[in-house]
Amino acid sequence: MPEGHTIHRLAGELSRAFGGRVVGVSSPQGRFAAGAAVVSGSVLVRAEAHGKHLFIGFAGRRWVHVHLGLYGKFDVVSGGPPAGPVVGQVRMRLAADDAHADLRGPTRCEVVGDAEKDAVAARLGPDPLRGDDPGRALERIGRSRAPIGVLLMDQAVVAGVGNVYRAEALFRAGLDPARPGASVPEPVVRSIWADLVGLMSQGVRTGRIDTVRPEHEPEAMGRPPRVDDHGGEVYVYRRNGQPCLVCGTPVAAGRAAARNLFWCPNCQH
DNA sequence: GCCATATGGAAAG
DNA sequence: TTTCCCTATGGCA
Repeated sequence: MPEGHTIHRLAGELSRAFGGRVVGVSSPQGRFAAGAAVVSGSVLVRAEAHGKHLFIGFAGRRWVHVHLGLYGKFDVVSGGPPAGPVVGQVRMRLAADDAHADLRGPTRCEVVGDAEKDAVAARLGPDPLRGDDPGRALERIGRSRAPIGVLLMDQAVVAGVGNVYRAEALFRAGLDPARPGASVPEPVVRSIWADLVGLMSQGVRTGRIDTVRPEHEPEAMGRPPRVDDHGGEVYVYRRNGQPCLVCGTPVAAGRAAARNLFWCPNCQH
């Protein structure tokens, strides 16, 4: 599901599966029919990710701009498209001889040109997964009274961080999400950036979010392994009420900027 | 069947 | 700050 690592991973999958090939583009659901017709039958050059935005580049300098939103999915499957009825609401289907990909529930799926693509990228902050310099993010955070937990999720500050990485990076840094950005020493913000680069890069490789250090794995702590319904091992995300993996204090939950927020009130200050 | 929920973001008020 | 959009899923009548 869609934080920046998912989108960067998708860009790689799409580039490998379809890059350099003529691709059929359709909209079984119909809502992207006009856009699909524009690019269908042209060569898919490559796909790029900027934060949580995916751009699928076709010959002729046209891009399909996709944003998965909260529950969009984009499944890339080897083998041509299956015969028979399409299952569910497929906004866009990419099809080649040996691969197909189905997009469902995106918040955005549109054909754009270079200028619109550049405009989207320009309003994003540096992206830990693009090797960007964090300078602009450090400045924004360093002079902001907004909570660090809100700033990390602001795509204009840091691109690609979502609710899971936000919660986990702050836990790993021992920082209370409510701390004003300006109160966090710059070296600490730098270390959070470096941590995000490592965590999110691993997420691209594995396709899941794992943030628990080996010494805190349940097995290492003498507890039974934990079954996690979103597929990764995390310290605090959606573990409210359960004991902190480090100190045992119940994990707290709240809302910040209309999103769920989780933290350990004992470990994070 | 109905309702709540979800790793997001933009628009409306 | 609230509302709305996009889709699938699991819990509960």
